[in-house]
Amino acid sequence: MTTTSEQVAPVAYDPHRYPPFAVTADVVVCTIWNGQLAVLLVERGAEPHAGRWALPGGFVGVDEDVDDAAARELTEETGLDVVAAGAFLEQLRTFGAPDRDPRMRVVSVAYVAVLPAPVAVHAGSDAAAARWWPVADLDLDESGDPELVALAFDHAAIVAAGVERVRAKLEYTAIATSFLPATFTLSELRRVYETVWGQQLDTPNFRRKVLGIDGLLVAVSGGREPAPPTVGRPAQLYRRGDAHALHPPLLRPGPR
Amino acid sequence: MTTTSEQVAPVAYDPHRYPPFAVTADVVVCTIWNGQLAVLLVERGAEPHAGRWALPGGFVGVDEDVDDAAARELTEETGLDVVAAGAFLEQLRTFGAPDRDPRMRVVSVAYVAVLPAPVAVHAGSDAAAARWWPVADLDLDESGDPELVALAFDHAAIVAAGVERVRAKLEYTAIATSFLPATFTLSELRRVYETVWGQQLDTPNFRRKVLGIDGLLVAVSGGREPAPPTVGRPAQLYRRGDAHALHPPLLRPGPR
DNA sequence: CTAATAGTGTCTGTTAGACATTATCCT
DNA sequence: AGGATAATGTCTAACAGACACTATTAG
Repeated sequence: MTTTSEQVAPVAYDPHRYPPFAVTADVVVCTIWNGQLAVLLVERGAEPHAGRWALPGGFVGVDEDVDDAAARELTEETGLDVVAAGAFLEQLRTFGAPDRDPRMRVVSVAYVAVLPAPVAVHAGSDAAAARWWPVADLDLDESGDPELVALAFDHAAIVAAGVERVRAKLEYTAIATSFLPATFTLSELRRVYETVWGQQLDTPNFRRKVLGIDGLLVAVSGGREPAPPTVGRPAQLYRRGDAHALHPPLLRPGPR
Repeated sequence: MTTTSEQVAPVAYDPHRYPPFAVTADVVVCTIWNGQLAVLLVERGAEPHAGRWALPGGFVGVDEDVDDAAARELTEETGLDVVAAGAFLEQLRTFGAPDRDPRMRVVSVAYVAVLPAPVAVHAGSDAAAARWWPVADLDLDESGDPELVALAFDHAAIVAAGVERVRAKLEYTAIATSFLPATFTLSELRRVYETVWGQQLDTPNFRRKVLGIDGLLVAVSGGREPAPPTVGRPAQLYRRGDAHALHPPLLRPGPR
């Protein structure tokens, strides 16, 4: 009984004669927090879903590019200049079920971001609080497990899709370096892979593979400022190279 | 005009107080046509961009899931039941630049589809014509080459993204079988890869790899109905197996 | 010295590309 | 037979995982 199957454009293009859609940009912001893969969530202060945790995001402005809206929301929530911080931000997928927001028809364009460190966060205008949540503590498959945190709207599915995207992108892009500061050691890089993938990697083999990827890493001379308290042989520092795509890819150890 | 009054929108959530967005679902429909990778385009009958070729698509209904809208548009344009035909259809990306349509603010959720054969197509309500275009004949990077066909709106970028998605997905999913009928030979499957990737593959090695992928292909007994005119040794027929993801992946020959 | 972390070397089974060879149909 | 296409077999270099070993620091 959908009467809208043939949406013929009228003669005049009065915008208000079209189905009233709202478009939001919501961002799955990832970082490594307390040694765990974590995402930034805000606690909703108003109905619906008041008190539940939701993705940071908001409405896209009338004359605003959707991509720009995502960058703006990320900046508002973290106070971080996305470009300057070398953060990763890309579109994930659009969620457009008609009943995903009980108030009105809202289409959500979801994004994934990766930040180099768990920056200080502050709640936005309509949020009661904001904090990092380890993804392991979230009820992403909506099992209803009371040990896990339930998310608002369909945000569990969005977070799940974002996390899977990041896991996959570690294999064939340089996204892992976005979890780290400008310079880092190979151990730190390996720990990013291990944390996000949730499995141990062989140190020497990781080293051989990652250094064999053309243009991924550049060794930098000198130590870190300030020199961190260290035990054992001091590590070589690297910064990311020009490569965005990884040739060859660094594949997850499979079930052989 | 349609209203959402039964949605009991509170005063604060009057849809018309929000920026008026229109949302469309546009589909990059791929097939192999005359031995070339081709996409379905419709000729625009009205301004703007009258006479130019554009992606099939249309407005999403007020109570319609965006994914459903894409499937509906695909069916309207091809007369094909997406599910029954075993066609592939998935979301590509959302294009949301504020000036991409001069009439009003339109956010386009783009999809990619793969059809098993170049089915007969017919123009929709607001299209002058519809036909398959080899992607090689389209000006996807907007070079302005007069030998190539220029596309309407930002549809060149959408087609380019869709084609690249299909090329990438051949590597790690069973999407290649969506270009073929229910049963097919290994040569036909190899020709899909060669056509989409635009490079020759070694026959024996392709065979070894593709048969080594767990659950991708199932040999079927008997010949084809009706038996096609054939020269040379008759080929074994296969149908697609249960596998959607390819383990191990079938990677494009790289520049070594 | 020992503990701890960083980095190197080596062995082995698997795999990818190249290509020669055999099989089975048609005319 | 001869042409055409399908299917199999083989060789080799590169690569992956496993893991033993060396290097450099702190205390």
